[in-house]
Amino acid sequence: MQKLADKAAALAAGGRVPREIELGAALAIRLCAVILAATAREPRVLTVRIGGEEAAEALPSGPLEIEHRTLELGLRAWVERQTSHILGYVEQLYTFGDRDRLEGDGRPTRALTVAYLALVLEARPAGTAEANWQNWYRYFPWEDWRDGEPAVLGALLRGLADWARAAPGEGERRLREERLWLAFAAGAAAWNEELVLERYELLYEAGLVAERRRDLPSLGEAAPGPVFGQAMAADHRRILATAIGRLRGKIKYRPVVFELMPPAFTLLQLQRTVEALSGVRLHKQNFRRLVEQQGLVEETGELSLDTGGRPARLVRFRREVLLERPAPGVRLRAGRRVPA
Amino acid sequence: MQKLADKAAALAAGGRVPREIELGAALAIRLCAVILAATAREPRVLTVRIGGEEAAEALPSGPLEIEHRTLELGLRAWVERQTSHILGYVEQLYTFGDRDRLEGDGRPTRALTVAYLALVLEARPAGTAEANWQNWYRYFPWEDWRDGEPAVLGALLRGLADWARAAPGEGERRLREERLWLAFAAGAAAWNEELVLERYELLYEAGLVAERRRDLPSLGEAAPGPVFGQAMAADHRRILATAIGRLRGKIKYRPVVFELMPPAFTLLQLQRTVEALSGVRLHKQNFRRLVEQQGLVEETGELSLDTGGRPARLVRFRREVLLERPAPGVRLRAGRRVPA
DNA sequence: AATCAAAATGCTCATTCTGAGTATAACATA
DNA sequence: TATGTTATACTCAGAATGAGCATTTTGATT
Repeated sequence: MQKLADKAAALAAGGRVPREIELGAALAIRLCAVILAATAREPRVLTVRIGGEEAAEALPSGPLEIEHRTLELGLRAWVERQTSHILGYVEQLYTFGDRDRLEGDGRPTRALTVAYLALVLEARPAGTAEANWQNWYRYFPWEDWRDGEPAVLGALLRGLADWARAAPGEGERRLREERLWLAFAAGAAAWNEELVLERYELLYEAGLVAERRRDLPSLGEAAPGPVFGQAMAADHRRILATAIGRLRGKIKYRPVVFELMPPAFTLLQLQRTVEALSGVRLHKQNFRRLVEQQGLVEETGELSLDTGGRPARLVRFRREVLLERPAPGVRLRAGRRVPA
Repeated sequence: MQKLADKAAALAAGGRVPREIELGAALAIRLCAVILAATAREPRVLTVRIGGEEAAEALPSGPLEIEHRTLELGLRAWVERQTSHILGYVEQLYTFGDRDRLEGDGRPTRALTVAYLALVLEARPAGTAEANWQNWYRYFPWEDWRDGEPAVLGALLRGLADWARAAPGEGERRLREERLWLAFAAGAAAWNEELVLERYELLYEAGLVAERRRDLPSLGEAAPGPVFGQAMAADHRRILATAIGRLRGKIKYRPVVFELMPPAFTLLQLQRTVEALSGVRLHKQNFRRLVEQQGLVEETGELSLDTGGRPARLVRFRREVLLERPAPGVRLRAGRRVPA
C-alpha cells in the first residue's frame, strides 16, 4: 500500500517511473467508428478499403486531434466531415490497446484504438468502390439464425472441436470445451445472440479466421483447413464483433433500434429490423403486444400500402417513453424455429 | 465517402494529416483502477492520497508501460505489484479523454485515462494513512437509500431545481428539467439506482460538487451554496460514479457479487452485500427464492452461529451456473421502504 | 366474381414470474 | 422462561410470457 501511495504521489509531483510510455515513445492513438445502419432485412456496417495491393476491408478510423474537446466530439466531428453522416446515437465501445500492432513503418508500436459505436439512418448506398455499406453477416455468417441454423455452423463447430481436442493438457482441454459450450450453447439448444465477441475470439484462437493466420504466419501450414467469414484489416473484425454484441444487448433495454428506423414505419418493419440485428426470429403477435404495451410507438394516422397484404398502420417512435419507463427496450424472446 | 477513403488510405500508407496528435505532443496515458470490495453492510473503494499540501483523495492510477502485452494485463500487473491485491474480476470501464486536464507542469495537455473496474475480496484494512478503503457513499451520500430517503436529498434537489430554473432560455430549461426528472425520478417515485453517473454529471454541471468549482474557479462566487459529497482528485469521482453505475447494472445479469463474497457465506450476508452495492433494500424472502431457484449457490453443510438469531446455513457460489444459465444475475426488485 | 396468398390485427389460455405477506423454527440473552 | 433476532417455509393474487387460433383487409390469380 505504502509503495502505491508513494508512487502516486511521485507521479502527481511530476516524477516519473522507468519505462512509462513517455511523450515521444512509439505510440499512436486512433479513433475507430463502427457505423451501423439497417434496412428491414439487412444489418449494415460502413466499411472502407485500405492498403493498395492486398486491399483489406476496414472500419473507418481517424486520428485523435488535439483541438477536440472530448473523444466523442472528436469522433463526431471527424466522421461528419469525412462521411457527411450526422451521427445520432454514439457510444464508446472499448479501447483496444494491444502492443505489436504493426504500423506503416514496420516498427512494433503501441497502438491505442478507442472504438465507438454509431447508429445512423442509412443514406445513399455509397456509390464509390471505396466506402461501402456491407451486410455484416458477411463477416459473421454464423451469427444469422433467422432462417434456421446457419449453413457454416457444422464445419465451424467441427473445427472448434478439433481445436479443443488438440489442447495441450487435460485442464486446457476442459477449459476450451467449457468456453465452446458457453459460446455456442452446445450447438444450438439455447443460442445466445449476444456472445458475438466470445465466438469470434474462439475462432481466432482456433486459427479459423484469416486474421489469425495473418497475425501468426507460422500457423499457416500447421492448421490448413478452412477459415470462416470475410476477413478485415488489423483487428477490425474483433471491433465489429464487439459492436454487434453490444448492440444486440442494448436493444433489449434501451430503445436504440429507433435510431435506425425512418420517421414512420410499420410494426413489421420494426420487427424485421430487430430480427436483422439480433439474428433471430421473433413471435409476431407477442412482439407487437410488447411494443404497444410499453408505449414505444404512437399512430401517425397513415397507412402503408406496400405490405403485400392488408395495409399496415404507420407508427412513429414516442420519444416521451424515455421519460416514462426506466428501461424501455424491445425485449426479444425468440419465436420457434421458422418454417424456412 | 471518397474523402474518407482517401484519408484512410493515406494514413495506412504512413501519410499524416494536420493536427493529429503526434508522437511528441503533450499526451499522457494512464491506467486508472477502481478497486471495489464490500463487507456485508459497507461498499468499499480503495483510495490513495496524493498531492502534498491540499491532499486530495484519488483512485490509484499508474502509467501505461510499454512491455505490457495488453492494457488489462498491464493494469493487473501494476496493481498486483503496488497493492499486493490479486485482482479477480477486472473489466474495462471507460476511456476518458478530456483535453485540458492539467498535468503537473501546468501546461494544458491531453490526458487519456483508461479506467478499469476491479472486484476484490477486501484484504487487511490498509493500515497506512496513504491507501485506504473508504465507504463509497462518502462520495455519493445521495446514492444510499437503504434507510429511506437520504438526508441530503432535499437540499440537493433544491440546488438542482434552482439550476434548472436559471437556465438561459426556455429550451435549455426544459432540457434540464427533463434530465432531472429522469435521473432523480421526480424525487423518489421510481429511483433507478443505476443512474449514478447521470446524477453526478448533473451535480457537476450545476456547480454542486467541489470539483466543478475547482475546474471553473470563476464559478466560485457565482454559486456560493453548499456542495455535496467528498470531492476527489481530477475527475476521479466521475470515474468512480461510472464504476458504481456499471456494477449496479451488472449484478443484475451476471453473478459478479460473488467476487466480493468470502468462500462461504449466509444468504443474508449475500443480500446485505447486494443491498450495499445497489443502495436499496430488498425483500428477504423473495431474494432467497431467486438465489436458490437460479441455482446460484449450494450448501456447504455448515452453519453460521454469528447471526444473532437462528443459525443460518452457510452456502457457497456454484461456479457451474456459469455454464447453465445464460444470464445468472441477482435480480433485485426493491422491497418497500424500510421501517428505519 | 370467386378464390387465394400475405399480412395485419384481435383475442385466448396456460404457465411462469413477481411482489407482498403470514406463519413457524431456532438460536442468544435478560 | 420471556423476548428479541434471524432463518426458513409456504401462500396468494396479479403481471408478464410463450404459444396459438381466429378474423380482417389488401392485391393478385383463376
